[in-house]
Amino acid sequence: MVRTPCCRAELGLKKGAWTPEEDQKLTSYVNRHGEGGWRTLPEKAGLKRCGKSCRLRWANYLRPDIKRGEFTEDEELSIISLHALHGNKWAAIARGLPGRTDNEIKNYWNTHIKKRLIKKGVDPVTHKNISENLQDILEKRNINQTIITSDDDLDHNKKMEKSARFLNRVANRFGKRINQSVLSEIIGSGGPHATITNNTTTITTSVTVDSKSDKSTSSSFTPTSNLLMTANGNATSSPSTFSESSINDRLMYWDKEDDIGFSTFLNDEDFMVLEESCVENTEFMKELTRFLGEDETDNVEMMPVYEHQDSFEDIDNYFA
DNA sequence: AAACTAGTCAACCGCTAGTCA
DNA sequence: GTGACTAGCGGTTGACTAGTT
Repeated sequence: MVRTPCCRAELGLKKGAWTPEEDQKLTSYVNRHGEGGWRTLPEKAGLKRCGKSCRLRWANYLRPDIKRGEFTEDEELSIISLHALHGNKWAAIARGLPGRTDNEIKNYWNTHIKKRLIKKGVDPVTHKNISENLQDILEKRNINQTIITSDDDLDHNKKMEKSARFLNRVANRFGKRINQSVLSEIIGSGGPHATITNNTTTITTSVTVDSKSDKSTSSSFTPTSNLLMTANGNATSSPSTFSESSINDRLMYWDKEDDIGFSTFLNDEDFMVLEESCVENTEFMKELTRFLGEDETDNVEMMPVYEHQDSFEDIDNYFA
């Protein structure tokens, strides 16, 4: 079926902000003839707009029952609870708030409520506490680790190494926007907090962040943990800085004795702090979360991390 | 004072579902 | 069953504004 375009520029239809004159024409027409018939309305009302634009203008701005101004606390609470129920079904949410439009609620959600929820540690998608979400993932991961048989270990280690290598690159690529003072706190306050129980070897972790282009307040930071390793795998004499890394650095979060990935380097609490500090770095956080959850999880359609190469080009393609 | 950045929100776009001939 | 059309929805864009450098 060929759809006729709604707004045809070649017909000289106007786009953009509405003028008071246009508003007046639309309002008086709808008041006289009622809503509906949007396709033919513009011509009848003497407007050089497409019907869709007229409907939207009426529904979101000119309708007499529209309530304008700040959202009240009650309205905000209603939006949150309705969002928990309906998700991003803005029209459904709007039906629960007389006088408010779906567009207005959607904008208010994206610019105010979402940020506030994240600040409070609540996931705006699931409405769960972020720590609960993480706990679910970590628990799943721990269960998965316990069911790995010794026959699988070699293969698993290879995958983990590739995963860690990939994540290292990802972290170098995207992690530079992490608030590094927070990361420094985590690393410096006692190093890794491994939760893996299938191996008793001491955990050591290499951490490097390229901070050359970091715009945060700290351009480099000093870890205090003596568990850190240099790029060649030797333990450093702390303190050392994280500002010297390059794309040729070895793994960022990998321990070659215990195939520890990025996630096991942080305990839940620290992970939350890290997550809070870089909530706007969604791609990086998504990748982290994916890495935590996907290894042996069923129903994951995306290509596993360990199947990716570790060049920047491949990483960019992966995120494209 | 000018340039830049970030936040806000009205309007647009692409798509789907429903209706009717 | 098919095609044309309308209404409505959710995601995205871009103009505008306020704040910051």
